Amino acid sequence: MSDRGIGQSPNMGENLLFLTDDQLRRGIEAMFFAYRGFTADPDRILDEYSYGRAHHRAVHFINRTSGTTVNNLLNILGVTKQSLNRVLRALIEDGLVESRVGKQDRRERHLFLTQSGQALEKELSEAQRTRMRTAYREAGPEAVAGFRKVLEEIMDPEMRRHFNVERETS
Amino acid sequence: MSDRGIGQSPNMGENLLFLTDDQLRRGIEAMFFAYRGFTADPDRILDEYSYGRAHHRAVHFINRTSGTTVNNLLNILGVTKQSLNRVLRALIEDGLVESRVGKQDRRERHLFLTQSGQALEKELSEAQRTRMRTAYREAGPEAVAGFRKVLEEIMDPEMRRHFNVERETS
DNA sequence: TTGGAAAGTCAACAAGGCTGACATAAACTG
DNA sequence: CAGTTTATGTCAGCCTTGTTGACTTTCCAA
Repeated sequence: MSDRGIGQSPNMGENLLFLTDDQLRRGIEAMFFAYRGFTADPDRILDEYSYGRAHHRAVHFINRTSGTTVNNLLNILGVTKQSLNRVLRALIEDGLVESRVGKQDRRERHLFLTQSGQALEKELSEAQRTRMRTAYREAGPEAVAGFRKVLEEIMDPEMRRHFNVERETS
Repeated sequence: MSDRGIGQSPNMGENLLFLTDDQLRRGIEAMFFAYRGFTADPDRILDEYSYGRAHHRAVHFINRTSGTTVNNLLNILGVTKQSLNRVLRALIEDGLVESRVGKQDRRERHLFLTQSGQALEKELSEAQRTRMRTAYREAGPEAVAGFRKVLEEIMDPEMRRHFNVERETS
């Protein structure tokens, strides 16, 4: 069907067979199907609490970067403040997230998980980690290294920055 | 913070360091950030046509499995028929998809991309493949093998079935 | 001929994106 | 100090894409 774009020779110096359109299509579909599995377990839990994926993401990153500001979270999540605010308001009202006025800059709000917030985070991340752990174990350490390497290459450079940020506990 | 759940010994017989909670968290975030990059290029193109990701998915799988029935597509995509139908109706009205009554079973509709449908599919998949190709090339064939292996393990078993179905051109 | 499967449709609803406009408080700057 | 900028929050309205439930038409198969 479509041309390969890397020449026709059936066996070039380097073996580039892993770059054929069909291999790429397989990778694309793998991402699609795997992402569904990746979110399936947390989704089931979130349903019980009448929360959605957006809440999960907020809770995850507030846990990872405790004390983060709203603006920082906005950059990580890549949504509008109105969208994030809707989620954050629910989490704060429900007592899962605490918002503290900044000490140096009193315009900023720093976000923390409360005890119940931490409990939910643990429930969600345990479920997700369990699936990942099984997958990692089945695939083995070398596959995992490749997995992470390719995913990092797929990211937008700006996201790669967030990905590689040290876990702050400011 | 959270316990490892696999013991404390800093170096066990097998090296299981790749299964620590922190490594798993890194994998989880890699999936999150990478999926954003993965969809970013097609999303930009879809915007121009006033379509969304749902249309992309339909077009992709109709292209992959030309002549597929609605029911089969429903199983692959994992959405309700009402949800799929909305998308399919738009694509058919816009002349990107053709729906033909089945020959053996006249209740079934078989779905095909028209010429314009194929053109859109190519535009979308070229953009997505370009990113994947770059990522693959940077990461190298071994990393790619690991990438695919882990993704396949993350999938639900039923999705893995769809993933491994041969490309039919019925 | 009758039951059930495949498909399509209508209606209503929810989550979670978005834009635009506006408000407030606090920091910064000339 | 006055004016501007930044961080946050909020209201209103819109869109896409998912959901459930009810109902119809067509048609295969027992």
